Amino acid sequence: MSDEITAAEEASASGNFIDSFIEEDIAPGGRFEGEKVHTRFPPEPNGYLHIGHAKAICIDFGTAEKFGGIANLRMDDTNPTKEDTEYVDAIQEDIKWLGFTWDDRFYYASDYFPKMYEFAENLIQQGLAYVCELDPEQMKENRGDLTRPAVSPYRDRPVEESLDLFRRMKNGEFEDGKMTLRAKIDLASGNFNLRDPVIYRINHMTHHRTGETWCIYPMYDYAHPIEDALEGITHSLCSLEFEDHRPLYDWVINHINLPAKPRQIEFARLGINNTVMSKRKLRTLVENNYVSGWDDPRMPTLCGLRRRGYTPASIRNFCERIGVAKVNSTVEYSFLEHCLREDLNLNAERTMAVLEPVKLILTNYPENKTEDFEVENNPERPEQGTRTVSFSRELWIEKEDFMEEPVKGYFRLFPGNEVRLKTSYIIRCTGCKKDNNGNVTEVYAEYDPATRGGNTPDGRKIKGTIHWTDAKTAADAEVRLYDSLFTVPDPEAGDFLEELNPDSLKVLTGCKVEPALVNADSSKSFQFMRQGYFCMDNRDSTPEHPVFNRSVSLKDGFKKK
RNA sequence: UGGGCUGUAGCCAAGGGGUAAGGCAACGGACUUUGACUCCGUCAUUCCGUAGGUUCAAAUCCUGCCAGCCCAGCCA
Repeated sequence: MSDEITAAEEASASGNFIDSFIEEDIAPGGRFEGEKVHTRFPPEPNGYLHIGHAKAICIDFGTAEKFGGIANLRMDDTNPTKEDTEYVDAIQEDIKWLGFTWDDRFYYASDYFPKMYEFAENLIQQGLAYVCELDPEQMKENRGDLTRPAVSPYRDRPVEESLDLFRRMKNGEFEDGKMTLRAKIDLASGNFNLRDPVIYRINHMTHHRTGETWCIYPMYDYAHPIEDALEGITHSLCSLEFEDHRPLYDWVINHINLPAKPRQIEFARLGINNTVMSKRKLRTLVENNYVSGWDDPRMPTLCGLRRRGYTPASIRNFCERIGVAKVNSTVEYSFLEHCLREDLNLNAERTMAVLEPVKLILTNYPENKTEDFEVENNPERPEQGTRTVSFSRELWIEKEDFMEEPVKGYFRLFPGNEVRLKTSYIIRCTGCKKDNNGNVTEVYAEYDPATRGGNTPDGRKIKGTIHWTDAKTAADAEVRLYDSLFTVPDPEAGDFLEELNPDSLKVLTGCKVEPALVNADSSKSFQFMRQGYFCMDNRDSTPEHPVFNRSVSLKDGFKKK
C-alpha cells in the first residue's frame, strides 16, 4: 500500500502529463482504480529500432516500472508485406541491450488472428461492419473530402450477405483488393478515420509466422485495441499521429466484448537535429548499400549507436531527460552526446592513445632502458585498478601536440617549452627534424629524471600534459573515427534519393566514418579517452584487431585567448 | 475549406491565479598529471505565440486572432 503511494508520489514529482493521467486513473474513483499499471511496446518487425524508438521504449517500460506495473513486448505483425523474423530477433536484442526486460510477456499480434476474426464476424452480426466491394481506386474516389462525406454503395448490405462474403474472403475466394471489411461508423465524420474505416483486407501472402493460414489481415486500427485489451493493457502509449485514431480505438473497445478497456495516451515522438529518423529512409540507406548495414556506426539505430560507442545507460538517461510532452520537438544532438560523456567520464576505462603519430626522441634517455609505470584505469573510479605501461627513449606522440612555431595560447610541445608526459616525466623540447616537404618527422626533447611519475618536486607548474605510447611496445589498432558535422543543411530537406551520394551521406546521418590507425598503451582495453576524444568499446573489436570510435564531442584543440 | 493537437530562452522542459524550476548549448572565471572532468558565475530586468477581457493579482481563467504539426493507405 505504501509502495503505491510512493510510486504515485514519484510520478507526480517527475511530472510528465502521462504520469498525471495514470495517477488519476489508478486513484480512488479512477478508471483503473486498484489495478496494476500495464503497458506495452508494440513495434512492427519491419526494420531496426532507432533512437526514436528508444524514447518510446523508455516511456513504455519506464512508466510501468514507475508505477510498480509491468510492460509487454509485442510484435505488431499484422501486415505480412513488410515483416521479417530478422527484425523480430534484432528488436529483442536491442531492447535487452537497453536494459529492459519483459520476462515471459512476449507476444505477437498474429497470435490473436483467430480471435480477431471471431470479433469481426460478431461486428457484422451486430450490423456494425460490412463487406465493401469498392476497389482501392474507387475507395479513394469515394472518400469524400474535407467538406464532402464519403460514400459506399455496399453500406446497407444485409448482415447475412456480408457474413457470407467475409467468410469467403477468409477462405481465399477473392483476389487481393477485391473487397474489404469496413466498420460502419460515420461516412460524414470530419475525422477521416471514422469514415467507415477498412478493418480487414485481402492479402494472399506468406506471413512470417502464420504462413498461409490467413489471406485476410486485420488493419492496425482494428487490431491494436484488441491486442491491447486481450493482454490486459491499461495504458496504451503511442505517438501523436495516432491522436486522430483514438476515437476509432475507443469504438473498437466499446463495440467488442473484450476483457479490458485500455486507455490510449499519445506523446510527441523524438526528433534529433541533423539526424535521419525515418525508417523508410534508413531502409533506403541500407538496401542501396550507402551504409554497411543497419548497424553502421553512422546510423541512428540502436545497434549503430552501440557501435558508435554509445552505452545503454547514456541512451536511457537521454530519454529520461528530454521529457515527455505533446509538442513536436527537435532535441539537439549535443544533448545526446552530453549524456554519453557524462556516463563515459564516470565509468570508462582510459587508455592513452595516439591517432596521428609523430616520433618523440628523448635524447638524454638511455638507449636500452625501459621503465614501467602504473597508470590508473579511471581517475574517477580508483577501484577500477591500474595497468602497466612501458616507457623508453623513443615514443609516439600526437602530431598536434607539437608545433615548431606555436600559435598564441598553445601550451604543449614547442622548442624550449616544458610538458608533462602523463604519468612519466616532465620533458623539455629541444627541436625537431623535418623531411624535404617540411613535415615534422621527429621531435626531440630532454627528460628531467627528478620528475619521475610526472611529479614536480620543486613545485613548478606544468601547463600541458600529453599522451604518449612507447614506440617499442605500443599496439597498433585500426580505428574508425566518426565526426559529427553540424554545419550541414537539414537532411530532411530536398529530395532524399536525389541527394543520396557517398559524399552527402555524412550529411544524412550527421556523421562520417573514417578509418585510422591508433597505437595504444594497452591492447586489453578497448576504451580510452583523452582530451578531445572518446574512444569506446566496439562490437567489431577483437583483442587482436581492436576497433575504436572517436567522438569529437569534447572540445578539441585549444582556445585562443 | 472539415477534424485533431500544440505554442514558456538558441534546443529540450517544469509550473494549471500570487509575482518564470532544471538541463543542454553559449559566454566569463577557478581548479586540474586528459586544454577533459569538476566547481563558481552570467544567460526570459512580470514581451510565457498575439490582441483584448475577468481579477487586488494572469504564463496560469475567458474570448478573438496568428503560427506550426497530424489526418482523405486495402501502412503502422
